[in-house]
Amino acid sequence: MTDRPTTLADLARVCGVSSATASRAINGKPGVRPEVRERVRRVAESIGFVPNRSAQHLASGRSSLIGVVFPSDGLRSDPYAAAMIDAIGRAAAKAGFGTLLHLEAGAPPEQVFAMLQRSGSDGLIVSALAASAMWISELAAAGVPVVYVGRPSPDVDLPFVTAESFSASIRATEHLFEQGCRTVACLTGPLDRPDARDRYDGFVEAHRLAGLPIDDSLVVVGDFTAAAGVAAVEELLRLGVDGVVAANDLMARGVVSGLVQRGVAVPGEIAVVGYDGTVGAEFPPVLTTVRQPFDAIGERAVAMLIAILDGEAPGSEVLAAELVVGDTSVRARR
Amino acid sequence: MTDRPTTLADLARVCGVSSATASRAINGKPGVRPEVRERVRRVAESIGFVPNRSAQHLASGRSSLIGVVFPSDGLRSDPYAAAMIDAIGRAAAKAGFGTLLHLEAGAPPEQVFAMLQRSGSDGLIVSALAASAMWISELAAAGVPVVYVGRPSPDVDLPFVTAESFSASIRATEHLFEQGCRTVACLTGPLDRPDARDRYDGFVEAHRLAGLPIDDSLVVVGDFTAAAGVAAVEELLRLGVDGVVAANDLMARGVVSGLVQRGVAVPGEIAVVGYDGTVGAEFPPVLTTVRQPFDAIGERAVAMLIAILDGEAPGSEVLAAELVVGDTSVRARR
DNA sequence: CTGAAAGCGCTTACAG
DNA sequence: CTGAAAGCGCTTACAG
Repeated sequence: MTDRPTTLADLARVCGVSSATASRAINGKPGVRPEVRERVRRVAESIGFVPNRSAQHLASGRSSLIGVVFPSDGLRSDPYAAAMIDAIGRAAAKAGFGTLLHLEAGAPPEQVFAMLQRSGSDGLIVSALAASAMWISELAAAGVPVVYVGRPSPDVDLPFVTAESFSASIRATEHLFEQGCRTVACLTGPLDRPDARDRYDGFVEAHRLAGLPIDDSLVVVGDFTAAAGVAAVEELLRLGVDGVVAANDLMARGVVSGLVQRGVAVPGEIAVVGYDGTVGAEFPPVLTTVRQPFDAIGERAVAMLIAILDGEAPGSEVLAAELVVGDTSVRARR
Repeated sequence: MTDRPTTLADLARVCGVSSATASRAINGKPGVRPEVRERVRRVAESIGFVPNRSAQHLASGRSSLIGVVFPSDGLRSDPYAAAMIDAIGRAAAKAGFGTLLHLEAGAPPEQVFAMLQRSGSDGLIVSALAASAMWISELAAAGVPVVYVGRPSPDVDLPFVTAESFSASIRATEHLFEQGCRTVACLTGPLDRPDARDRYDGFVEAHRLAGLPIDDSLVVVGDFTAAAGVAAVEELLRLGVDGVVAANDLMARGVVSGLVQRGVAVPGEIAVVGYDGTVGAEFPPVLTTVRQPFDAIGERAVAMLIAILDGEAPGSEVLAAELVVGDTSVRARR
């Protein structure tokens, strides 16, 4: 990377040992006298020795790189993607891995496939929102370690880590009931997405538990975009609802903005709950939302990937998500 | 990456040529008979040959990896960072480079330094918002190609690409004057940030051009966060302003939300303009804002980095930014 | 136009 | 505990 970088050989020469010993000392491998190890490390530090990752990769087969696959537009438009990538990046760094960002950017599938193969990463952490599912499965079948973040479609048989959606959605819906809402609508994500489906199911279950009838017309299907939230407003007003459970914050914010724009009081006339808990939820009116444990998800995903690299077969994990009450749902009791 | 990947040697054997020839054919280097080149490429395709990046790196000294350095919290909280990273990632991919994401995450500087050195990337694209400035300069001095995105502090003598701030800010301020605003406040970013300073200077210049006096109390210093926008509301109301030019969308949105929350009409009583043009600006009330040319910035940054790799010394670039009028500023003329 | 050979900077059995 | 040596998969002068 610089003019003439210091190599392991340089380090070994200065220390008067073989590069084999220097390598073992640096990497904490057994079979080096403690005082030698100490000296090598000190010298390495002082002459600024930095191992060449590619050489390590070539020699050991491990690149210490994790590929992260997300839909490109997601990063640009959905704070969820940014938060998730941030969390994965931190967790990876903490575990000694670099993060290779793969944005799909609507590239033809073959290119995505080639890109992922070429990347030379030890494994992939893939967003359940990524479009390359079938290519990912092919890579996994070819031996590439893969962990999903978010729940992938049922036909994808790969480990994943996601936040609780079903019970969190029950909780969110019940919260609106508790606030006195009687006619609650559900603004869902695409229902072929398992996480979106779970949130919808939770909405239904909450009604069942409360002994309330469910009117199918109260289910509005969106696509996780703010625009979908805005677009749903008209329908919601026509339905005469007094509460809305949205499948993510972006749609929830769209609904709130659209309602306020029309002079409808939130939460006075219509209460709104979102899902994600990204920073965008934090400014006025603060969204009531279900906060995903981003950092925990990132850490578990990285840990699971490392487990796979170590030959284990980790199971999927569903992490708890917390309802955080903000301004958009709390109203005076009737 | 998979069980026993096909190597250049495999490819060469199948084609009945040496690996040297196979290498040249694959990489489009001169000195290969057209029909041979064609055949090698076809076979490579059919047997699914994918060159090993690390081996290429080791042999050629080029890793085809670009390191992207951003403050970690920025990615999670500011859509600007997400949009910029997305744009850089796309541009890099288009140019055949992978993207290594380096999030500072408040790591101690030595670690950042080591991380960047270890990364093995061919060069770095660094956000002007990154905290590692002095380490970056040290790396650059050591021969690492660096291009900044956003204008770095004046003591950083490295090429950058940024969007027009000064004239865009003049334009934004004049737009408020045209809407009938008479007392316009400026909600700035940290004034030691050149881009923030330029936006502030543009605000001042617009007043000078209009022959209006400037009242220093109309300048409120923020920190680019939505919270700063919300926090500024009280002060803005006390000042009795009828217009606000914010240094980014996050603060502008904070201001708008805070004002609406207090029942102040936007833009009726107070008009607001932001800066960035991220997707967050697009839902109601749609922010009037200055749209940064993210994709162009990403493309230029990547192109400049490649130029440096080719031994050139590209100059910095300032790209045009466009005022996009939304809902938060247009009001009936007096 | 083509190939044999050296070399990039590491790691890792294999001997000792 | 330590070292000499082979090898990871490419690229690139150097000959021909």
